[in-house]
Amino acid sequence: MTRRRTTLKDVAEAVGVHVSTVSRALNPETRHFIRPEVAATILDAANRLSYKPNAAAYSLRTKRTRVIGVVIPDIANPVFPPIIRGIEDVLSEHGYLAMLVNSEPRSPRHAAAVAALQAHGIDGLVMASLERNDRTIRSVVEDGIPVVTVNRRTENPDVASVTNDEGSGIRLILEHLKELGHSRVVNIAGPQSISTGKARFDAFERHRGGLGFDTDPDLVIFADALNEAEGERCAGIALDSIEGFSAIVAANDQLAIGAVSLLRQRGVACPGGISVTGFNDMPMVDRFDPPLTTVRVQQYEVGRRAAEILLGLLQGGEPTRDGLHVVMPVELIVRGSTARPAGRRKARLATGG
Amino acid sequence: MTRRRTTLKDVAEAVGVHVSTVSRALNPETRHFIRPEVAATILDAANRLSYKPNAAAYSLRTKRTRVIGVVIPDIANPVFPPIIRGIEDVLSEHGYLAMLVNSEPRSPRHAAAVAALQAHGIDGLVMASLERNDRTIRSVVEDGIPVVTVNRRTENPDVASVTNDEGSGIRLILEHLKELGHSRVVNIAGPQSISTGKARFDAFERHRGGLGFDTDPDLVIFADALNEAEGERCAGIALDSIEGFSAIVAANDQLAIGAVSLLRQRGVACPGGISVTGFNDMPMVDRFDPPLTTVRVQQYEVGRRAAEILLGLLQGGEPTRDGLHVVMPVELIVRGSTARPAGRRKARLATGG
DNA sequence: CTGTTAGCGCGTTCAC
DNA sequence: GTGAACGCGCTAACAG
Repeated sequence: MTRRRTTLKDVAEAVGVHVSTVSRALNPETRHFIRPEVAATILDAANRLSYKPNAAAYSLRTKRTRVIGVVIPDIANPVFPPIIRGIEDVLSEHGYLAMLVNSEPRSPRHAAAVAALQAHGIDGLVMASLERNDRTIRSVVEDGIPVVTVNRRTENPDVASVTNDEGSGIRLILEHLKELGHSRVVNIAGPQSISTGKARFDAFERHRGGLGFDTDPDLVIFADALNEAEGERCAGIALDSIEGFSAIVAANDQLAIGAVSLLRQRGVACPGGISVTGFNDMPMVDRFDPPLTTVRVQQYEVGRRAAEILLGLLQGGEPTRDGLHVVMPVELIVRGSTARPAGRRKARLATGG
Repeated sequence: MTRRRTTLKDVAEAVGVHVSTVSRALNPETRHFIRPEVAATILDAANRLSYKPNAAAYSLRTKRTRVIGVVIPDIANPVFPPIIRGIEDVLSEHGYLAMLVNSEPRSPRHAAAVAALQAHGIDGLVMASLERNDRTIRSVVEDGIPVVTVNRRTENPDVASVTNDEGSGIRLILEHLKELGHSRVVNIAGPQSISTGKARFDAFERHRGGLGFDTDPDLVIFADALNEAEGERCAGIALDSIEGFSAIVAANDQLAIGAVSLLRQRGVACPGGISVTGFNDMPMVDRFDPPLTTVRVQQYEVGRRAAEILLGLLQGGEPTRDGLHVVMPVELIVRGSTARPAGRRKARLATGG
């Protein structure tokens, strides 16, 4: 039986007052207009009839849905769940619900997915799925809907963001490799259309010279996507066409895992033969073989901050200026996938070829 | 500028027809009522003004939101993302949106989370987060909202479900261990309040005798949760108090990973000293050290089926009877965490103590 | 085929 | 303090 849900009117009739009186009594903001005893009776009746406000009517009237859209490129990527939890935790504390949608920036469904969110009516949007010059976001911003990007950011400085300190992360990695004695390292860089890909690649370029690494441009290989298959492919190219390197700095953990996997297939030990580093410190990478040396980002906290900024935008209206772009600190996590280079035989040979 | 969104009325005025004509022209179901040329003009104008239907008004009028609630116990658990994708893929094909919420069955927030979904108005619910005698689901069912459970099921046979063939999975595992020569295996069973925990434990009990394994009841240890920490704890208990076993059958992959981890801490080789098996074949377990022998469930497909059943319920209204409970076939995946038992020294000793 | 009318449930004026 | 009236944007009945 699909029983009709009890409405304000039902409660009003039960108590013997007018609908608007019930409305006021139920709203904490306007409750003080109502005589306490009446308010109590109303609250009691509402409870007894298990009254649940009708969100559709509320939205239609107030233009607010209390729903925040969250767009993630790939929920199967272990980096995102902690971020999502962070977002959800903050939102639910404030009576908001998260509407989660998977969709990669380039996919045909992407615009449709965001449009579906807009059509459904969302008060704000958290975007993890975007490219540097994203067009989809524009349509949302133009509708006057507050947007915060997480992990990545747009070139548009007006769009709020919470990102990680990519530059420091790459520097920490390089310093670590330097200390171990490496001098010739390959970079499997991410797609340059994505802010993290570009930021990490830029940092690699910026720091490797200063730290005394070989600055050969051929040491950089660009991945077309941030997944394991691309990691394998790029590592294969490195093995086939680059001489004398002793370490691979991958733009993220998935690329790194792919690289490790390929090394094993080719019979190259890691870290014995070649060291590999990742970025993100995804859950579980500490249990891999070998456990991955990587950069830890504060995933959960990133999610929380993004949600907090969005709530601020929702309330204040005025962007809190310097709070618009938050950059979270990162931390180097040294595990088993990095070690001293083995003898450096190949490196010597390389100078000859 | 928060520009007012264009409404049916705006389009109507632009074209010079009545609102309801526009409404009919825009709805594919009723478009045939309208003269084609007029319909074309309307569609064109709607497009030009970038008209987006107001979901709140639609819902208020039709009592349907085109939103499906999806409740997951832990989005960080890699088992769920593929399921979620399956659900989303099917839903979006049919114009529905998924509203995802994390919440564990026992947590204080659980009832609140489900209530929030109900309050927001959902047309249906997919629940992965539930116990066998779940109370939260009742309230949803009583509201007349169709519910399908995934992975787990309720004791209530009226609630549709899509689950995996737990019994066969455990049997395949035991047969595999038998073939390797094991005869005394420990079961780290999941919480019996959850259907999968009970089904897998029951299957273990049912099959181990028939296959010639020791049927000592002390060989079963019950975990309080399905996570790695519990896996470690239970494996520790096994090592400390059970003599002569050569393998551990864990109720799921996370427990298995925890068990492997503890074995390593205690200096016991896996699979050299003790074999370990999981259940689910989570992403990445093939990259662990050692790669996990486990039972593969069709996560993505499970999600799809659940969504399809829900859509059926939404349309037909009548539960399609035998389609109410779907059990998906499973597959044994043999990897590196299982091997022949080593010598069976301890097993002999055990008979003496 | 198209216009008219009514009302979904709620918040918000404005009166009293 | 409380009631009355209105309208948010849309669809569904009923006319024509």
